Amino acid sequence: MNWTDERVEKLKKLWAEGLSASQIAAQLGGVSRNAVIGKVHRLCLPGRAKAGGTAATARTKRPATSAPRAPNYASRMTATRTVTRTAGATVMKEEVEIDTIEDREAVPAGNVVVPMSRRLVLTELTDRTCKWPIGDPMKDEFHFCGNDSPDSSPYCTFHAKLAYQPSGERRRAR
DNA sequence: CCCTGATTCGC
DNA sequence: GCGAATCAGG
Repeated sequence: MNWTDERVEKLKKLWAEGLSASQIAAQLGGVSRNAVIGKVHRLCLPGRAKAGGTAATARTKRPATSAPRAPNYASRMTATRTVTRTAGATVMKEEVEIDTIEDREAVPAGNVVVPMSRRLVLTELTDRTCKWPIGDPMKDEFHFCGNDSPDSSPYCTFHAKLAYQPSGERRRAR
């Protein structure tokens, strides 16, 4: 891949937006993050304030003009409720895990019930990022969930519950 | 071990 | 000019 004017412009734009070198490399395609960093230097673009920021940090620095996120219903995907009951003279307390995924049906129409995603594009996915697709594959905004997926699962804990479920069983994921 | 940017240096 | 290898750091 060579640095066409077009690609250089995109590089400048994304770098200015605070994306990390690896993310820019992924979006451009065909180049490594090292290539991106090297190019940034050759272009004499301003470096980052402090070396070694996290991807999350870079994302946080995004302009406040970015679209508001959908409510993070996934954060209450599971919750614990303390249940008190008595057995004979013994008072027992136990933490019961409640699967609130069924709360989807209580969510006002129009709200998308999807966990806060990292909005990764295809080339940004790794072994441990959730590959649940979000959006229309034919549109620019198409991306993947990108949240951490445990144990090399292709999906995060939220989407794993939706995946591989016969449609009739989805209602009771878990 | 994951990630980050910075630097070096052979090509 | 390019970018892999390497370094230093969170």
